[in-house]
Amino acid sequence: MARRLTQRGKERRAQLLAYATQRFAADGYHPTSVADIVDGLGVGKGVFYWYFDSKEELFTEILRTAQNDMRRTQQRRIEGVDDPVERLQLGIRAAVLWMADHDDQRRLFEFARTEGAFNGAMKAGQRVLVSDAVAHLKEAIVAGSIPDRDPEVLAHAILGVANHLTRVYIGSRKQDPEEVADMVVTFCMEGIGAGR
Amino acid sequence: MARRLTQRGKERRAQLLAYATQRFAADGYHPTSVADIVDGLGVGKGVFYWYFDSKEELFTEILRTAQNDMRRTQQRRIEGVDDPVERLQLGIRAAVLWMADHDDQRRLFEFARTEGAFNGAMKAGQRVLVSDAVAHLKEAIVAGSIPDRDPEVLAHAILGVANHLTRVYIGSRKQDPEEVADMVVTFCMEGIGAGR
DNA sequence: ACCGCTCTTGACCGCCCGGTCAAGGAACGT
DNA sequence: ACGTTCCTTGACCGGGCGGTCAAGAGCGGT
Repeated sequence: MARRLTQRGKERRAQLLAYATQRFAADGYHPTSVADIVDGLGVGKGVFYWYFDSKEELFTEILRTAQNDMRRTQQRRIEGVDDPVERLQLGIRAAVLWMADHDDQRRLFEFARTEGAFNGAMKAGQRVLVSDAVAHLKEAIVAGSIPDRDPEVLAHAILGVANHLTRVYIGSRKQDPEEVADMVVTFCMEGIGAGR
Repeated sequence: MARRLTQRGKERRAQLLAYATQRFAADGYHPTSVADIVDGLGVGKGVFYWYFDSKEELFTEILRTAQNDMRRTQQRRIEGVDDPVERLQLGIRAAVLWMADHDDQRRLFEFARTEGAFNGAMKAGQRVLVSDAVAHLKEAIVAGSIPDRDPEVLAHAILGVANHLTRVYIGSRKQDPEEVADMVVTFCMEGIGAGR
């Protein structure tokens, strides 16, 4: 869209993003209409189309922002740590904790993976996560901390465990995120053969 | 619906189920209209509503059938095997292989989890899978084959690995299902602490 | 030949969807 | 005070949606 926005404008835009995220997560992307969003906010329809070209653009914007935020959080948590296995653990914990704090976005990711129009962006985002993890795994293999297995497979397996356990134990039951992170780390460390 | 169907009727119904499954998997549930389905089959719209009450009912029927089919396949592959760890491995392999053979259904499962209207049925189906796995895990723990950890967590972790690796390596890349099953089993056996 | 049930047609219905736009209000620099 | 740009309104549009139904075709039993 690329419009020049005043402070007020930026706030409106953020408000639309936040409310739409919530509604999409609660009711689904397709079942939530643009009218639902603007009515829920008590504004006219034109407001929506002042800030976004389309419903689809809004959604991809939500996804983009969330992906960046998660990655940044993860990177920040890892920086300065030398041991690759420790970096892996911290990265896993950071991801689980981020998802716990952003359950709406987590659900949106799940949906986005199922729809052709958004799947591409999701795959790209995932590729980044995987390649981060792969780097740590390769280092750990070279250092002899873990057995030599295909690091990409291991990375994907870790992602599967993290996503699934988070969905079940945080998304559905309201279990303590730290404990869930422990579960994920424990299983994955064994899975990659880091158990000594 | 519960209608008395002739042989011809049963075939039509099956045809609708099969074609709708394909279209839903390819384009998504919401983007695929009832008109798309009947037009693609070259029949009138009334045909659809002769066999199903609604689009939603058709979809839940697809899910129901697929869940049952998967579970049966898994159970058949396991029966008669005594060792719980072996049963677990066979169950995992059967699940991965079934998903490889039913990629459309697998995708529909993923979508169904993201939409409130279908999430209930998905949770129920998953609970069955988990409780099967939990039974084997408990047995293995009692027998001392694996360390004593929360079997439900382990079961969910296994499910996460199986679903995710299947999606990536079979759904996207068209890798050999047997090899993917190996990956899943290897990671999960380590993850639960078997094989030492 | 006829009946009765199963199955099919496709025009039609009301609704709501995403998106547009002319008009006007609010904020601000000058 | 004025002009300009930013923002908001909400009626409106064309079209597609899920779903209905009167009419009739196909077909097996008698």
